[in-house]
Parts: sequence; structure tokens; C-alpha cells
Amino acid sequence: MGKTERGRRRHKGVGRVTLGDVAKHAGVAPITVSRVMNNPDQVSEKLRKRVEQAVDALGYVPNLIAGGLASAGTRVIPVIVPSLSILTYIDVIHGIQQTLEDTGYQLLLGSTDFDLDREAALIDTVLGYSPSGIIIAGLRHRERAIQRLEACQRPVVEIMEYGASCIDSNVGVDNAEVGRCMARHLVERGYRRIAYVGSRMDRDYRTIQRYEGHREMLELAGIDGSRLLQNDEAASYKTGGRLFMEAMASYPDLDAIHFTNDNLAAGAILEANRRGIRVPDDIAVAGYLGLPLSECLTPALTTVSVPRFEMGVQAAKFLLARLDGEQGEALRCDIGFELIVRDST
Amino acid sequence: MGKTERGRRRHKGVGRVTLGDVAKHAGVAPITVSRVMNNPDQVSEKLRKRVEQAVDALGYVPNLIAGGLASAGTRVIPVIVPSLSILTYIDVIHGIQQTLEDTGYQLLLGSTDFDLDREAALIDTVLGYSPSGIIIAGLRHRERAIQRLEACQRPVVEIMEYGASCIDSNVGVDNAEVGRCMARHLVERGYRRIAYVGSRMDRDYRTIQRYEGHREMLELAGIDGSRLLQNDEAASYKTGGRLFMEAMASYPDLDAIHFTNDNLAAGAILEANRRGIRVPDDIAVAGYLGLPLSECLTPALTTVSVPRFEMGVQAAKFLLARLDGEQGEALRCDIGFELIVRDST
DNA sequence: CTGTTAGCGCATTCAG
DNA sequence: CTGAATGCGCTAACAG
Repeated sequence: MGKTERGRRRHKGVGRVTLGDVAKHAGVAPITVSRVMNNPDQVSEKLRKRVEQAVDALGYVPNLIAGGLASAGTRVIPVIVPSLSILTYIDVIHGIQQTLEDTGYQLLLGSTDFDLDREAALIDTVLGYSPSGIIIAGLRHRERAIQRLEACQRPVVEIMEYGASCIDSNVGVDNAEVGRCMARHLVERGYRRIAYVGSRMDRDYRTIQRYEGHREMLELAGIDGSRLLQNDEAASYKTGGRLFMEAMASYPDLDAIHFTNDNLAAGAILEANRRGIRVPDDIAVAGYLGLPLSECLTPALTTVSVPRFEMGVQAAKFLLARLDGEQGEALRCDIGFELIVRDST
Repeated sequence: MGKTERGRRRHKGVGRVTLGDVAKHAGVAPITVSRVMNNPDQVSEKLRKRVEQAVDALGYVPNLIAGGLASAGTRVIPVIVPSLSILTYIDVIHGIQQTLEDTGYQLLLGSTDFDLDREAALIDTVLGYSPSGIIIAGLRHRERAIQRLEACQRPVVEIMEYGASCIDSNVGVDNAEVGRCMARHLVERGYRRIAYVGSRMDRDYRTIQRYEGHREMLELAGIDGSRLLQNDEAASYKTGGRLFMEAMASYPDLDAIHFTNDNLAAGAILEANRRGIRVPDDIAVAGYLGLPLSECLTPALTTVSVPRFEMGVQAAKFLLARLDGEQGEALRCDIGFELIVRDST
């Protein structure tokens, strides 16, 4: 008795077991406990065991916040995407998560709703958690955001879009090339009156990049590439069905529709099924993404498949490489895509 | 000259702008800057402006880690789910995210792969970030996990499953009741030889709860409820198609299949479309979830719809209520479900 | 291999 | 309304 109760407790000691408690219990210095938790091989077998027992006995759980403050960094990786309601980003996040989870990093999720100002604010916030690095969708950001990202001296991986210049590392696809690729396929198949159909294209500029590729390729072939139809709904099957009917009404002579994504294209095929419209005989339908549904439809959907999960994995690997000390040049990867020709064209 | 350069810099000062820097620049005490950032109305107009200018001038971004350590809590909400490849959880996370994002909380994402030991470890980890609260899927956890969750003295919301006893708060559905509801529908429709078909049912015990409800209801009606088929693949459309064919082979006299989820059921209908099998004339198909796809199929899928997004929203609201000081009884909410009868039954 | 000392950047308490 | 002093829990640096 005696020296218990230090008598201040100005802050709420909260009662949680601390490193110090464990150290006392094991009869060692706090730093030794710290080492047992973080660098076990720097401690002798004997002390280690003693400490481990104390940890178990007291049910000690490290305060990562304190550790983070002391060592100027937490094992947190913010992932900033435009939306959580779009499957593409979900698959990428899944890939990131799966790759990072066993390395002890935690994902801090942020969504910008396609708003670059919001993105900039979010970047500030998450940087406040002294993350180990950051993964962010897109190559376009506010100037301020880019400055902060560069100033933070931590690995930054920009994903989704592959392009010439990035802040630090980049994994993505060349959207214009995707657009060209599918347009070329349609032309080769003999289609001549082709429309590009999407929804909310202005929100996601990558959609416009694909459209531009599409248009460029058509015009190269001497075909009108300006047929464009879009609306302001979220990309759902229903929206796809509606846009399908609308497109056929707006351009009665149409022989093919190039949709911005598989959700829309699948919705079109489903609508055609319902109405007895024959695809591709009456009209051909093409998509983009390579969603699982695309191959289960009747007719199966021609699409450009993008390895979304793998993109997440690669992004995480780049991050881990940097954290592992890899210096130098930007790590860059064009994750590629694959034209999958099926029955709908 | 003189007192610049304090001459130690043992830790890497990292160079980031700190509260102190801003305070110096504005000629006030650090605490005043702190107040401007956190409780603006406790500071006079004049000082506040001066401080705000300094903040802008230096590009100060608060170190949330330091703040978290000092105040024993960060504005982080861990969300722990079994999987990120299952749409259900994604929708719920989306609801949580949308509700929390404007309140300044960040989601810390964790996935357990349906492993309760992994879950317990993950809980320890995320608790290390001194989160404001925590949202976790399921009502079943390891004893150790429950203890930690109770000991941390922070709001805990258990989601997905609605049940009698929870740690702190609970939002979910009554799975057994869902199973009963659909089974009742099938019986009322006149089906008598009904199979329950799923995949990986042992991984997610909620699936089994639904099956038990299904079986109970059938037996109440004097019908064999033991027809069960499952495999070990992930729930995809393709798996659904395969299970559909397998079920018809295993139970040749079947007149209806009750699938554990819409992915599988949709896959079955898609497979039927391909093969020219008539649903529901040859065999009826029912699902669970209320995925958007379900209503776009031909025939449209009969399903039980669960408000997944709303479940996330409600979970976040419970959390915010607790953080807002709401004490007392467990906050509980049976989010309910809706039987949607369409053409497939 | 182990311990001592100092301080990460901020918010809390208490005083004016 | 403003400021000074103190410590949140842990780890980096430096001895021994």
C-alpha cells in the first residue's frame, strides 16, 4: 500500500490498461514491453515470455493513437473514391482491402460524391490521421489537394485512370483507348449507325474520355460519332432500359448502341427481353466493365472487361512497395482491359 | 535571432505545421488556436479572425492523432463486416457512410471473412484507434470480443440480424421470420415439393436461420421441409444457374426452389432463359434481398426485400444518438422486410 | 539486450 | 474571454 493512487488524474485515465501497467506487472521498463509488441526479436526469450504473460493477464490492447503520435504515423490507409454505390469502386476497394488486411493496415474510407472540393477537404481530414499512405481515385484534383498530397511525404497511389503524370504512383486504365477499342469492334462488325449512351456523364469525366475515344474511332472510319444520349439518373438496370427505348426513339435508324457501362447495357438487354426486341438483329448492344451479369444474359453481352479487383491489388502492392522503402521513379501500371465479344453484337 | 532552433529535434519534427506554429504566427497561445478550431464561439471575433488568417497562411491541418490522444478519442467509426464481396454489406456500409460523412466521422473498414477469431482480433485492433463507437455485423461474437466491446465504454451497434440481446444497440432483420414468410407464400401458392438452395450456408449462420424458418413453416403445413441443397461456391449468377440444374436433377419432382439470395435466384432464372425452361410453369423460383436485378428479369423474381441501405442509415443514427449523449436502454430496431410477389412464383 | 530520458501535438484543467 | 502548466500513452534516441 502506499504509492498506489498518484493523486492527480487530471485527464480521465479512462481506466484502460496501458503499456506502463504491463511493464509494472512484468517488472520491466515500458520500452521493453513496447519492443515485445513491435520488435519481439530485440528482446530475450525470458523477458519476452514474462511480458507476454503480463499482456495476457491484464488484457492489454495497445493504444495505436499514442503509438501513432510518438512514431509520427499510423497504420492507416485512406482510400478516397467518388462513390460507394458504384460497383467498380467497390471491387477495387475489395482488392485493396484483401491485399492490405494481412499486413496490419486498416482502410479509412472516404467518398467524395464526384466533388473535387469535397475531395480536397477529405484529403485534409484523412491526412490528419498521419496515415502511412493514401489511395485516391482519379488523376485530376484541386491544386491545393495536390500540394498537400505532395507535402505529406507519404506514398500516394492514384487509381482508376492511367495517365501521363501522377503525384507518386498510378494504376488504372486508358479510358480513351477503351472507347476506341469497342468502337472499332462495332465498326468491324459492320454497324454504321451507332449511338453512345450513358448517364451522368458529366459527373465522371472518365466516361467522357471513353466517349471521346469512341467518337474519334468512328470518325476515323468516316462514321458519324456524334450520336450521344444521356440522362441524369444513376446507372441502374432500369435506367438502362429506359435509355435503350429512348435511344431507339431518338435515332430510329440506329443499328448499335455503345453503353458507358454494363449496368446500362444489361438493363437494355433485359428490356429487350421483356419487349421481344431481338438483340443484335434489331439492334446491337455493347457495354463496359465486364460485370458477372454480362455473360449470363441472353444474348450474352459484348463488353470490355476491366480487372477491377486486380487494380486494387496492384494499387496496394505499389503502396506496400513504397512503405517497404522502394524509392525513385513513379510506379506506374496500365492494368489493361479485354474486349470480350459475345452475342449481343 | 536567439531563441530560434531549440537545438534538440530528437524526434523527426517532420516539418508539418503545428498548432504552436499557428499560435506564434498569430501572436496568441496555442490553446486559443485550438479553441478557434474546435469551439469558435469561445473566442472573440478579433482573435478568431487573426488566428484564421494564420491558419490559412501557413496551411495548417490539425493533427487528429495528437488531438485524439489528448482527448482520449478520435472521430473514427470502425465498421466490421464479414465480407466486402457481398452486396448486402456494401449497401449497408453505403448507408452508414452517407449518414456519417457530414458529421465528420470517418469509417474504418474491416472485414472478417466470416471468421469469429479474426473478428475478435480485428476488434482489438480497431479499438486501439480509440474510436468514437463501432458498428459490427452480427449478434454472435467470441466471448473475449464481447468483453472488450463492453469494456471500451463506447457505443456499439450490432447490425444485420435483429435479436433478443445485444451489447448496446441493434438494427437488423429477423432471419427466421424471413424464411417463414417466403415459405408461407410458396405454400399458399400451392407449391408442395419445395427445396431450399444456397451456397456456403455454414459460413453465414444467418442463412441457416432463414432455412430453419423455411423448414419450420413447411412442416407446419405438413410438407417435407428437409429438401436442402448447397455447395461451396461464392454466391454468383453462375453458381445460381448450376445449383438450379443440380436441384432439378437431385429432386426431379420439384415444383419450387427457395434460394438463399437473389444472386442465386437470378442466376437460376437466367439459366432457365438460356435453356428454355419455363418459370414458374416448369418450376417456381424465389429469392431473398430485393436486388435491383430481381425486378428486371423475365419473369420478374419473387423475393423478400430488405432495406439494406436504410439499415445502415439507422445504425449510424443510433450511433450518433449515443454520441449525442443518449443514455439508457438498448436502442433496438427491427428494420423489417417486404415480401414482393412477382411472376417467378 | 535493457533501461533512461524526453517529447510527438494537442486538449484538459485550473487560474486570471 | 485568454493563458500556463501538465500529461494523454507510447516510442525514438541515446546510453549502459
